[in-house]
Amino acid sequence: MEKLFNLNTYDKYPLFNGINQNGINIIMNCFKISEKEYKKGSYIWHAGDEAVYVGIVVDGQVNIVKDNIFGDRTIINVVSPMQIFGESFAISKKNTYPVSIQALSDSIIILIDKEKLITPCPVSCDFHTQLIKNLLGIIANKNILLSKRIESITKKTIKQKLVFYLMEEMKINQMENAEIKIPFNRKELSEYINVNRSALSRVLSSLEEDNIISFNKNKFKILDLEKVKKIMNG
Amino acid sequence: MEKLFNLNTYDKYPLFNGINQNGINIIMNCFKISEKEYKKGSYIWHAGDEAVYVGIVVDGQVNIVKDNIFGDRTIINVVSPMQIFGESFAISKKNTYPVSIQALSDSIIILIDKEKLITPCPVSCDFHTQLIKNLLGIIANKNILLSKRIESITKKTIKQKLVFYLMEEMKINQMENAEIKIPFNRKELSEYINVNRSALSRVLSSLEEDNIISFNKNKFKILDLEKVKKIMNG
DNA sequence: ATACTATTGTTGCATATGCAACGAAAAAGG
DNA sequence: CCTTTTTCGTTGCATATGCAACAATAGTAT
Repeated sequence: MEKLFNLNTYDKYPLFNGINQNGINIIMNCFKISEKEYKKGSYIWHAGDEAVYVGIVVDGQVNIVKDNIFGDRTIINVVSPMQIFGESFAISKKNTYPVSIQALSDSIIILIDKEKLITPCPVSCDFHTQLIKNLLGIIANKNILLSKRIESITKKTIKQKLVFYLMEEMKINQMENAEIKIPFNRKELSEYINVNRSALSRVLSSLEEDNIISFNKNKFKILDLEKVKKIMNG
Repeated sequence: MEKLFNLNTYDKYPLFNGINQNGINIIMNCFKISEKEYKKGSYIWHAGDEAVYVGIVVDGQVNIVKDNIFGDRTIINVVSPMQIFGESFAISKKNTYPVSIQALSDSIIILIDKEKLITPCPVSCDFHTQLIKNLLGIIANKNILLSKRIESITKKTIKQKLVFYLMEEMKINQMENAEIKIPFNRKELSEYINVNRSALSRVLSSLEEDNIISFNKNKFKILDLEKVKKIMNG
């Protein structure tokens, strides 16, 4: 089978950003990078396993899942191609994974030994420095995203949660007064800000009625910035 | 004035963990580490400033604060001695800080240039590797803490939030059936799980009444693990 | 001991929102 | 085009919880 992760594709991976072909070659050897195939439903690792790998999705999708004692499961996250998973657990002092990783579809995965990843090779190599910078960047970024979500969720009312979320999205898109295109449908948005979907719909309609926002599908517009700010700040 | 950050104290700082005296000497020179004094109320940096520094509190305390357009402010966090702040923003791709840092009391602060921090010196130095490992560990750990808080907050009822939190604390203390000592008083706990304090009290009393938990001040005991697990999982 | 302050528990009330059931609209599939 | 499925908005109802005000208790200072 032809490798999916190769010199043509590697540079689109956040973890390998800014590393030249020479570097990636050395890394692939040094890390003994090899793709593994996981059939849909099979596990990359189980909660409780010793945390020694950081995973990268090359093809397919995996679920980060948490099973409880009754056999119920909560899906914490879905990881798509080019993204890494398990990095926080592998790098922190924890020595076991608290969550399981399961292939959502037939998937191709790279597992990298965490020690190799965070310890530069004996031969001083600039690309490994870059690799670690990338890793730091990825984790720091997740950190910021998590903080933002907490900030949204901890607002008191649905109105406040929603409006805060929209303002943050607006900042990202950099354009005041323009259309805000969000990456969620209603159900996903309601889950992100942790409210009931129909209650969210109710609030959306109310804000539309009052000419504070307008929306269509996943495109939103802020009509009255002053009122929005007022809502956001209590 | 005698330096507070010196060879006698540095090794208690998470960021410098596992680095020997030789290493710390080189670092202090290389980074040109110098302590700066900030009077109570003064700002270490303002939101919107270019994010180039990671800060370390040597003495005193600083607030991570977010000011809004009406002049109201939200205190996001308090940073105590030996802890670092601003690392996520400095390291991610963001180029400005989204929050301000203000001295809560007269404080002594070290500011480290982020580029120096994450780029190993030309002379291959093991201690710098360790430094970066420490940084990774700190950020990864914050990540896990944030994730846990989200998991608690996103539970539906106060009972579930609380019970999930207690179970996590129990895991940390490693001791089943033993006393769980939490680092919060009631008000702080209610803020952590994002519920009203008196509503939390109500729920606590109810759980005590049903002989599911017992508690005294910040010490909790789980009396009926089965019921607790049942509550936690819906 | 006394007084003062901070922390915690209690309770009545109002309400935002979860929930379920339904219909409309849009998207997807054939 | 028609059918089926998914997404989204609407509404009545029940209730968990926010809020405020107060009481009780513990902790601290004088």
